[in-house]
Order: sequence, then structure tokens, then C-alpha cells
Amino acid sequence: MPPRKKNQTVRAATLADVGRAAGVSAMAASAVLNGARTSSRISPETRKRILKAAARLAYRPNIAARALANRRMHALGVAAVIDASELNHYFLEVFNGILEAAARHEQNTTVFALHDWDHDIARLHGFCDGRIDGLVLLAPVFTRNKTVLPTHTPFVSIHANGAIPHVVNVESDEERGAFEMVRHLAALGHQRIMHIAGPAGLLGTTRRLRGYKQALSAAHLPFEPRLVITASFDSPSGRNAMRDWLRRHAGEPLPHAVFCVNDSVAVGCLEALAEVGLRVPEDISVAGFDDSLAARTTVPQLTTVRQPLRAMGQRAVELLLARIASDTAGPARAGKPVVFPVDVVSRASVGQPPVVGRLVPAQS
Amino acid sequence: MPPRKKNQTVRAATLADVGRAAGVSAMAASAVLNGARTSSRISPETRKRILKAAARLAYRPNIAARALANRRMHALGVAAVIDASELNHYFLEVFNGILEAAARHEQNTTVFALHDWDHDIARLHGFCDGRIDGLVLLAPVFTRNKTVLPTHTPFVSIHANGAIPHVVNVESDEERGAFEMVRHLAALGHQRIMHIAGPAGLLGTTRRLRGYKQALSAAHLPFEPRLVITASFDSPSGRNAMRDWLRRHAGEPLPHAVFCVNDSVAVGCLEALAEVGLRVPEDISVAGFDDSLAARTTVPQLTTVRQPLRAMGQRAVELLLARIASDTAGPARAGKPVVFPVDVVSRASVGQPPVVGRLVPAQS
DNA sequence: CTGAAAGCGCTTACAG
DNA sequence: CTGAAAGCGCTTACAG
Repeated sequence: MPPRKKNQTVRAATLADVGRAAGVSAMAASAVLNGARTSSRISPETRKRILKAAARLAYRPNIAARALANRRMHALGVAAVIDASELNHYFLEVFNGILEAAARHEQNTTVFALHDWDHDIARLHGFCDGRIDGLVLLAPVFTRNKTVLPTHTPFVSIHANGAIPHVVNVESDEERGAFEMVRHLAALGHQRIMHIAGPAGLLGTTRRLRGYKQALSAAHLPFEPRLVITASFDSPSGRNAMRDWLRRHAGEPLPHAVFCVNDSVAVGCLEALAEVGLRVPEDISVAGFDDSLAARTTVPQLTTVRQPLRAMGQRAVELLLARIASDTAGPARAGKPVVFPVDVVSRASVGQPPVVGRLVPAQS
Repeated sequence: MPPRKKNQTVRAATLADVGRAAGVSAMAASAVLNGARTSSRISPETRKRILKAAARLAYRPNIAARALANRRMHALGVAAVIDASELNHYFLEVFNGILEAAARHEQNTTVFALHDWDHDIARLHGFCDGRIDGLVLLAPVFTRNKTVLPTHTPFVSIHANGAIPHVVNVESDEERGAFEMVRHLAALGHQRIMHIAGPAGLLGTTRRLRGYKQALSAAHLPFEPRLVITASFDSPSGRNAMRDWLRRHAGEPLPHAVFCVNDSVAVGCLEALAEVGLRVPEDISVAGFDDSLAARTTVPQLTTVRQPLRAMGQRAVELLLARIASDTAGPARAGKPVVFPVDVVSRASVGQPPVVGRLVPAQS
């Protein structure tokens, strides 16, 4: 019986090994292989010898050692809550942007999954232990008065739910997005425009509601409080909210359109309308916000507001790298958020209002 | 004018700093703060002094230094192609599982985004430079004969498209999933069951097709080659494939059901059917595979095959950690893939076959 | 119970 | 053009 191949992990080659093999110092090898300093200081022949030895030994620089010597990990962190299935698409888009930008700048990306921002603040501190050079906070929601962030690490946030001291926030013009959408609906002739708002107290909810109100006023449409209802950010809550409203208002005039706080809620809204036999957009139009994956897979596809999530992720990384390079964890340009524009994306869920006003169907 | 607050990043405190502040050696501080070795070797009072000093200085261990000393980064890598929007949901689910398991074992997770497995093999080598202790290959597709993976790093793959030497693969029983789905359709009375297959040459395509054929045969249904068409894994290709087929077979008997290679293709199939006025599931049933996000947002929702993606991600991490602990990069249990069971998830897109056989509608 | 020493693998000055 | 030395911040033996 042949001896079993053990295939034990062999110690990886070091610069010293390479130097020895090439008959030079580890230093010379360093200059050639990882040389920040011009490797022109090494003679061409020596250089070739070193390169050959490195190839033969399959030399790979040890990142930890380099990081220790340089005091830079060339790694960025991303802290996010990503369990909630409803945020998946949001996370993925932004995350892709982050990865792209990080890769372009030869930075690693480490992901820290949180469950709850307030609760996990200690873990957040734990991440800032030299393994990353800076941290992107993805949609952080700190509700406590004074949340203390680690001081030795530069931060950038995306869609922060409120200003965080010393942290630049990357956000989109949600208020304008809501405004444009509702203006779009009004321009099509919709007059009774309903809004399914998000949970109270969140910045996104407030901004989108504000845009809705302003657009109504700009279109000289009355603001009717009973046309504003509340949901969470997920589709079941959207479905329930809409279902509920329909039940209570049977026999009354049907809204011409519903502007939902996000796409998931809009999906729930579509379901509730389908349940009572209302057709979208023939009987009633529905609009969302986010342009998530869901927006393109519903039937009909959702008219919605698109935020340039990928670009926002990229921008966050660039801001963060600038912050790291400038070596300040402090308020480089704090308080001045970077705001991205948004677009209305027209799809099939929004059409003309019906010529003959419809009523809310009686429930079975 | 007050002097501008510069807020320069101050050097983070080290063990030496803490030791000095507490009047002990760095070593004593190490034992108390990061102590693998019982910190009982430090007297309670000293211990308290050290803890207090550490808190005052906001001491954080430097991960790079620790990694260098330990030769272990406590970090895992995940290499994946994640741009393709169609893989998003797949990636997210698995990734969540990976993050959970990694966090449970106090491991970091670093993501390496690839564009193409064959092409990026050099970058893959580049990642294995001491920054991670092991690497999860997510759905790798190597098409070259001999792909050489780095030798000093343990690997685990998920859904590898073919065996990779020395790498344990975590996969699901796709063949059985396809079999069960088609058997389910046949049991409902569907006889003419169409299959929209994936691109040729991929393992997933082959396995699902094989399950389809076996189920037909088990149900004593004839295998009709013209009922098998090919698409990619995305919905536009699914739509086109179905559209095309309908166009060519106008006036012929309509299939009772369509089993699609994945949910995205099923979404495209739904669209093509809707275009010609066919109702799902009244006129024809449609089934997918994957139970992706799309499966729950279509109208009607998709009957599909669920793979336990999250659990598979977790398992991959556990296998990888075992491999790392055993300190072998070699074939610990190579060649023996870990196979997860799959389930048929019943939703509204599959119903009874129509009592009166329908014909493929003539195209406008 | 505690400390001085050596080493992890790399860099960056500083000498030749 | 090249090398010996010191240091990044932590650990792990080894002495007291």
C-alpha cells in the first residue's frame, strides 16, 4: 500500500526565503517584488534572479506583515444589516458599487453583518482594530441620543438616518424623488393620489411624505389626510395597509393612484388590489420607490423612483479613501452630505386615470 | 477666531501603552486583555488596573500584529461573480449563510468579486496571501482542463461546475429536485410537460434535464425532444425561448405545463405566455427552480424547487474551518461532495391541467 | 504571579 | 547598487 499523501500545508515562502534562493538579502527581494521604491536600484541581473526565485517558490507577500509595517491594511469595512430580505436588493446594488470602487483602488472589502445598529454598537467598535482602514456604514439607524463611534477609524455613511457627527453621509434626493413622482401622476390627470407612507420617525419616511405633500400643493391638489396611510417597508405590511383601507372605504370613490413609500410596499399594494379585482393601471395606478428587483418582476412592472445605488456605493468608497489618505478621523467636511439625484422610471403600473370614476368595491 | 479643530487621527493605544499606564509589562496586559492563556496568572488587583488603563486608552488589539504572530487571520474569503443581476438572490442567500457561520466562529469575511473564473484565476492566487485563512469558491465555473489553485490555502466550493481537485464541494440534489417537480406535475395530471433547459455544458443544466427525463419515464410519459428548448439563466432569454416556441407551434396542442431551469427563466416564460393571452395556471402551468425572490413577486407566484442556500453557505464555512484547523490544504475528504436535499414549493403558478385541451394561439 | 527576549514577515531609513 | 539594523504590535516559550 502506498503511503497516504498527507499534503500538509507547507510554510509559505517569505522574502528571506526568496533572497536566500537568489543569493541576495530579503531587502533586495522586497525592493524587486513589492517595491514601492524604484526597483531600478537593483541591477537587471539580480532582479531577474530574484524574480525567478520568487516564481519558483511561489512567493506571496504576507499581507499581515505588510500591514503591520505600513500601518495600513488596504482593507475597507462595510457594516450593514442584511438579514431583512426586503433590503436585499438595496444592499446588493450598493455593495456592488462598493466592491467595484474598492477593487479599483486595490482595497479589500470586509463585511460586518449587524442585527441592530443601537444594539451592536460595541461590535462596531470591535471591528475597528486595525483590520480595516476605514468603514462604510450602510443605512445606519442610530436612535439613541449620543452614539459614540470609534475615534481612530474614518467613517462614511450611506443613507444614514440622521446626521452622525464627523461622518459624511452619501444620500439621494428622496424628497425630490417623491415630488417628481407625484407631480408625474398629477400631470397624467390623477387627482386623488394616495400615499402609503413608511414607519414614523425614519428620515426616509419623512422626506418622501414631504415630497408628496409639496407636489400636491404644486399641482393645486388638496392634501387629504385620510389618503395617507402607514406601513413598514415590507410587502405584507403594504398589503395589509391597503386591504384595510379598502375595507373601510367600500363604496367611496377609489383613489386614482397610490404612491407607495417603496417598491416592497407597492408589491403588497398590488396584491391587495388584485384581491378585490381591481386592475392596475386600468382602474388605479400604483407607483413605488427604489427601483428594486421587485419593480421589474411584478405584473405589471412598477413605475418607481430610481436612486443611483451603485454610484452611491462607489462614491462612499472614494470619500472614505480620501479621508484615510488625509489621515483624519475628524470632520474633514462633515455635516455636508453628498446628495445624488433620482429619476422617475416609467413602467406599466401607472397609466391614465379612468375616464369614469370608480368606487371602492364592496368586500365579499 | 478659535483655532480650527484638526482632529488628527491619534495613534491607537498599544499593549505597551496600556502596560505602561498600568505599571506592568505589555505581556501582562496581553494576558489580561487578549489572554488565550488563563489570565488567572495575573493577580486580581493588577488585572483590574490593566482593565481600567485599557478602557481609559480605548485599547483595541491590532489584528495585523496578532495575525502575524499567530499565523492566522481569523478571516475567510468568498470569491464570487456577483455582477450578474440574475445571480443576486442566489448570492445573497448563500452569502448570508456564510456571514452567519463566520460570525458565529468569530471569523471575518472578505469578499472577492470576480468577473470570470477562468480569466481571474491569477487574481484568485493573489488573494491567498495571508489575508485570509481559507476561501469559499461560490459557484465556480472553470472550463479549462487544468486549473491550478493556490496550494497554501484551504478551499471549499459551493455549486462548483465540476469537481475541483482537493476541494470539497457543497451542492444540492438538483437532479432529484427536477425529478420531484416533474413528478409533481405528472401527478396533477399534466401530460405534455415542456422543459426550458439552461445553457449546454453546465452541470446545473445537465442535472435538471436528467431529473426531468427520469420523472417522465417514471410517469410513463414519452420524452418529446421538441418539448425541450434552451435558454440562458436570465428572464429575457426565457421570454424569447418561449415566444419563439409559441410562434413556431401555433395551432398545435399547448403543453400542459412548463418546467423551467430556473425562476428567472420562468419569469420570462410567464411574460411570453401573458403576451399571447394565455392564463397561468388556468391554461398552462409554469414551474421554476431556485425559489428566488422573483418566485414570490410574480403574479401568480411561482411553484418552484427550493435549495437550502443559507444552510449550504453555513455548511461551507464549517467545512472550511475544519480544514483550516486540521492544517491541511490537501484532500481531507476531497471528491466527496456534501449534498443538500431540495423541496418542491407549491404556489399558484401550477394548477390542474385544463379539462379541454388548448391549442397554441395563432400569433397576431 | 510577572517580565525580558525572540520572533511572526514585512518596510523604512541609514550605511556602505 | 546592495545589506545590516530597527521597528510595526502582538505572542509564545522561557526564566525568574
